[in-house]
Amino acid sequence: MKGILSHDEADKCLDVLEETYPDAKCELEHKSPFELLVATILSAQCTDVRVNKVTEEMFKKYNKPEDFANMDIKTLEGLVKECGLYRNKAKNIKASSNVILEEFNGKVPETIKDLMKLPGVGKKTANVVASTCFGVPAIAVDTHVFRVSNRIGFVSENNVEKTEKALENKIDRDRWTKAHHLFIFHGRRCCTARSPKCQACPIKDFCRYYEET
DNA sequence: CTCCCGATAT
DNA sequence: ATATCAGGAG
Repeated sequence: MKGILSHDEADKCLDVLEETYPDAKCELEHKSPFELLVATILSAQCTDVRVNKVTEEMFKKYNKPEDFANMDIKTLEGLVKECGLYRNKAKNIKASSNVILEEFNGKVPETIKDLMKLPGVGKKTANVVASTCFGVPAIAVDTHVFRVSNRIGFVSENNVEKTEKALENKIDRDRWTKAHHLFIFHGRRCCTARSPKCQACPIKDFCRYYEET
């Protein structure tokens, strides 16, 4: 039975994940910070495949804050409906577009603090945009990062806030953003929520959950 | 804590 | 049938 990984073991575990997923990166398709912001808002409780399918069509016509700020809300709801939670998401995309135009001179803010001033943007979405678009070191704890990091034993926390802090202490700052993408890739391809592929897992030697199964 | 929520995998 | 999917607000 393994316990919580030490800083050193965590580092070696990330090395293995990096070899396993050399192309780990943001999988939400986007051509600008604003497009990534919209895609990330849409990604709540929805697969990235579905989000990409919706945004590919939508961004052909609408891809700037000006396009969404005054859009008819029913029209926007129709565009994003397939992503689920569509009334909240449409309202937040429109409202955030207005705040960007009125408070941030039409440009997506670059700090986590400012990003969180946008309606519908919490810590996780702010971390994704800041780290992916603006090079701010951050570990966005989404459902995959939470499940994988706690299941393996990188950390042992019962909510996303504590998990983010614990991961920041466990991982060197210059690996934060990469680690975030590695956890997501591993969570999607191997360490899935239901019936994880433990026998084929490249980091089972590090994993306390594997010892239990 | 509950609510928002359609689409897919199991 | 139901768990899950790159969460956030009230």
